[in-house]
Parts: sequence; structure tokens; C-alpha cells
Amino acid sequence: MSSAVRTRRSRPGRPRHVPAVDDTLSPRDQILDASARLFVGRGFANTSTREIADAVGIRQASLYYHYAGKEEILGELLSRTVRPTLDQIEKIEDIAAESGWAAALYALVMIDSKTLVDAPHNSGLLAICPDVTSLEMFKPYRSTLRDLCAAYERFGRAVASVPYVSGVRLEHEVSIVVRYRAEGDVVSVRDRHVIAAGVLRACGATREEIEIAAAVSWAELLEDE
Amino acid sequence: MSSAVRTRRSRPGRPRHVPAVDDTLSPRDQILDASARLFVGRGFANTSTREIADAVGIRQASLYYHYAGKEEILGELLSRTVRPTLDQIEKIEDIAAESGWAAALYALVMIDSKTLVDAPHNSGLLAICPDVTSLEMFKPYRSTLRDLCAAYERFGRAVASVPYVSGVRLEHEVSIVVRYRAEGDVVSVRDRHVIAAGVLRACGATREEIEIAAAVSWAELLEDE
DNA sequence: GTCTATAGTCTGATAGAC
DNA sequence: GTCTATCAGACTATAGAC
Repeated sequence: MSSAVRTRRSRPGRPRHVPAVDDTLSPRDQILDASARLFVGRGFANTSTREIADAVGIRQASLYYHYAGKEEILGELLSRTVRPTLDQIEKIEDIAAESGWAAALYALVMIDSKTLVDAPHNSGLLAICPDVTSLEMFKPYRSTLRDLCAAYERFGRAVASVPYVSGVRLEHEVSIVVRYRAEGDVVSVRDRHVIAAGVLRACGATREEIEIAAAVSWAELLEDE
Repeated sequence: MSSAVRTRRSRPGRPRHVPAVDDTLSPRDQILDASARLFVGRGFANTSTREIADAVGIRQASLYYHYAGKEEILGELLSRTVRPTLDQIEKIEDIAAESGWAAALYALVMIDSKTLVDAPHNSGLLAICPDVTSLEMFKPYRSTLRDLCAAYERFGRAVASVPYVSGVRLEHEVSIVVRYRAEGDVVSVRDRHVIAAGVLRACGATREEIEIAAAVSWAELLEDE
């Protein structure tokens, strides 16, 4: 603390015509949160920059000080929805090496599902909507999602006592989280364990293998939940 | 046939500035097909009536002779995507009475998945997009889809040797068809049998029960495939 | 049945004051 | 950092000619 005790009650710049609802969040994050809610609630293409501004409590033009446009907002939203899982995928590869593929696959499901549960306003839904996926800027996210499916497929095939395993199919089972949330339901940790068990079961794992995988992945991830 | 042998080369009304691509289809169906392709490819909210008209080969204003607007086109599209399954649900109830719940559930999956496979341009995707689901006109379809999930839940619980069965979850497993198609893949009859088996398995059915259900539902439905 | 022409609305984006 | 003011472009929908 310097000698300036000045509590930052008034910030630099002209004051808003409506005060911020939650000023613990940066303006950028306020915009992001409002956008997520609107994009998921009414669709990306169907949401105007004016509606976003209204929800935040600023004028439409003021958005452009923080973001270059609607697509840049969407981009940051998608990043935060997809990245967390892939950032942890190295850690999961380690689990595979130490404790086997079943434990690794179980851990992947638990992490991926947590990402989807934590996504603000269920923004994971956006990644399958044509008005989003047809955008040029979506390409990198599409390839990221392909990587994720590829990981599911590798893990699943290593576990499998079953002829064919499709990565897309396994990832789809996890994406039930998005469906539940869209339906208004809350997805618990228990629900996610059920999903993880279902994925392993789809790969032909036995009940015992699944229970071991659950225990190991819990120990390895030092779950905080 | 009257005395007028006149082959209908030129139809009533002013000719189009571009001739129809496929004049075996009625103008209404030409519009419907082009709309499905565009809605699924670029999003409903993101598709303008001009683009639809261009795809059909008529002027933007001419659409309004056939449909009251974009939403009416969407409505007919949704009807054709959802109705076929529910229309056959009585038939399936009969199977349940005669041959048991497992056979009925298997049949439900086969019929529902066929509806999704047959939906032109994968239009089943529309029913989960916010720009569609947030429309006032979507309400009846939402309740129809709830009915479908309710049917899955009833059948699933009757089959179940497993504590909890969620209708939404079972329906979600079938909706993998939409994901596959969105990925560009073709979904075969064999794929659909795999899905049906997976759904029964998720309800705790044994391998034998599944095989019997498959045989029975095939016999009862007089499948043409 | 399809055309041309056009009204009125909403949109994303920029410039400059405070 | 947010405001006011403004614009050009795209949009849906209607009216009337052919």
C-alpha cells in the first residue's frame, strides 16, 4: 500500500449510465458472462451486440473497447470451454503409464465432464451449433475437439475387450452433461462417476476393472471434489 | 386424360428467372430441401430468406407465396423430423404387450434412429440449437420430444435390472446418429443395431435378452431393411 | 407462380466528446 | 472506460405488374 489510501470507488473513464451488477468481475468478464448466457439461451447468430451491452449495463458501442466484435467474444468463450481438458491430458497420459488404460480413460471422463459442468451457462452447447461451427474462426476448436475424440479412441481401444470402439461415441456419452444442463438439471459428481463407468463398460471393461479404475483415478487426480 | 394432350411443359404463372433444378419436387418441397441444407449448414438464425430463394432458384419475395415466413418452413421441417417416430409408437406398445419390454425398447431405438437417419440433411440437429429451441413456435416440438424421452424411460425401467434409468440418457445414446452424420459419416443398419444393443445393455439386459429382442423386433416390424 | 420494387427495421461498426 | 451520434448494409415482409 502506498500513501494513497484512496479506495477505488470511482474508476478511470466516464461512469456507466447503469452501474455494474457485479464489479468484482472485470468488464471483459462481465461481457463474457452475459454473452454466454445469451448465446446459449437464444443462439449466437440470434444475439445482437446491443442485447449483450444491455445485459452488461453499457452502451452497444462500448463493447468495442473491450472486444473487436461478437466473434472475438465467442472465441474466448470457446477457449475457456475446451482448453481446460486438453491442458490436463498430459497428466492423464502419466496415469496410463503408471496405472493402466482403464484408469486413464476413467480420469479422462471425469476431467472432461468437469469441464462441461463448470462451463458458464452451459456454453459447451455452442460447439455443436451450426451458426458457430460454420464460422471460419471455429476451425481451431474443431481440430481441438478432434484431438479430444482421438484421445478417447486411443484410450478406449487400449481398454477394449470389444471389437470396435469409436472415440466420437465415447465423447458423445460424456456430452450427456450438456443435455442434462440444457434440461435444467444439475450434474453431480456421482452422475459423472456413473457416466465414467458407462464409458468403460461400453469398452467391455468388467465390473472389477471399473471399480479399480475409479479408485486409482481418484487417487492419482487428488480430486478436490 | 381429356382431349387436351398438352404436355405440361410450361406451368401456370410467370416462369422462373432460373429453371428448377429438380422439377419432380413441388416448389414447397424444393424450398424445404434447400432450407434444411442451409439451416443445418449455417444455422437457422444465420440463414436469410434470400439465401433460401437463391438456392431454390427463385426471387426472395416469391417464397412468401408458398410459406408465411422462415419460421413456417422450420415448422414443417421439424414436423417431418419428429412425427414419424411418434406415429409408430402405438405399434411399439403392441410389441411390448406381445413380446415384452426388451423387444419394444429395441424396436423403439430402431425406429427412432431410422427417423434420424432419414431426416433430410440431418435436420434432427436443429432440435437442440438455441436459435431454434428458444422460439415460441418450438414449444409443441419440445413437448413431443419430452414424450419421446418419457417413452424411453418407461420402456427402459420396465427392462431394467439396474437401479436408475434416465429416458433423456437413452434418447441421447440414439442421438449419436446426428453426431455421426454431422461428422460426415453414413449410419448403416448395422450401426443402428449396435446402438440398440447398447441401449438395452445400459438398462442391464443380458446378451441373450438382447439377441432375443433383436430377433423379435425384426419379426414384428417386418423390417424392409 | 413468379417477378420487380420498395418500405421499414435492425444490425455491426466507426468517430469523436467527456 | 464509457458515452452520444451516426452510417451503410442486410434483413423481413408487402404491393402490384406480368
